[in-house]
Amino acid sequence: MSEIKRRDVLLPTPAPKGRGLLPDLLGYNLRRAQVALFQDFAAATAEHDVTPGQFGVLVPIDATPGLNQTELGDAMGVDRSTVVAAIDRLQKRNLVERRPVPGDRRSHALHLTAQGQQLLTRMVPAVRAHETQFSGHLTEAERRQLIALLKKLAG
Amino acid sequence: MSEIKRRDVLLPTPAPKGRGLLPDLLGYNLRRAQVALFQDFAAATAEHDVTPGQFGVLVPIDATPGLNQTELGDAMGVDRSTVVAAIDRLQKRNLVERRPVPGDRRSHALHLTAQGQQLLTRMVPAVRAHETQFSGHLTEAERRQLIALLKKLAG
DNA sequence: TATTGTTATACTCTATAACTATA
DNA sequence: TATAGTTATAGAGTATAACAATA
Repeated sequence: MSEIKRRDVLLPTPAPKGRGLLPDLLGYNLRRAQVALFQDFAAATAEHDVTPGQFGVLVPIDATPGLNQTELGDAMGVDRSTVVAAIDRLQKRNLVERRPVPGDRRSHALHLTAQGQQLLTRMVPAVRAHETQFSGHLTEAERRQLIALLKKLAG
Repeated sequence: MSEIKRRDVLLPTPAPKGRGLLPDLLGYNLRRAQVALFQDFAAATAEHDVTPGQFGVLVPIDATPGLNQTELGDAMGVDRSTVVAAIDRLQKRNLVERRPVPGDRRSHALHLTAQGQQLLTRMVPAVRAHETQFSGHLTEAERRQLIALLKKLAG
């Protein structure tokens, strides 16, 4: 009876009432692509027990060790209060640590712990494999161009 | 003192330890673009009191009236149980209704209410304006190509 | 047996507002 | 006054597992 799979069917019939253009919106397609990718990512990295969102926190800390929570929030586009909870979770798992900043006792310098660095290192092969597998419908040139366009849009 | 804005700075310093390629991953850039777009969308449509996620539920119901909850979940890439809560919220606000399906008493046919249709109609101008504004750094050709690549990726 | 919807449960992600400590 | 972090609070979004009704 032809099972319907997620990636097969989205909007089976033409839209009525002249609103058929909405599914061609950037945000709509961006969101759908991101949801699909996150699910595949989560499945591909399940053994490491890190959500895509948590991975998205570890990466900028690894790339810019010592940044503070406000800077991390700015880099991620989320509020300072959101960062607190995210770092709490990662600190509880001993992946990230808050270090005092010599010149400013209000601020915390964020660093990956040795364990956090090891985790990221261990995850890299799975992450790369996922990247290759998930972008399987794109040529390498298309994949690069997609990333370039996304950067132009958001960064 | 040069305030740092979200769209200005992401990864201020080159990544150490040979992991600098991670920020070039598809998922990382997809997520960042989507977060930025959703926030701008939310701000641009704040008066309508609909989250980007809720908008993303209303659109496929409008495009495919009468679909059931399992089909909606498949279309959105989320679990059936997630759909229940999402529809509950929209039904409570009288934007969506569950109708009985003649041939199958297990199933609910989803439809926008008159109020839901009016809301969507009223939102369209703001949504289009947001689309134009947000993709301001892209040419129209680039915007179209980005959407084409996203469709190729996710559905 | 299989499918549709639901509930119970738990966790992540998010923001606003008010607060403390520090600058 | 302004900034960094925190807490309290609230809500959205998500999944898994178990269940009832129906097919």
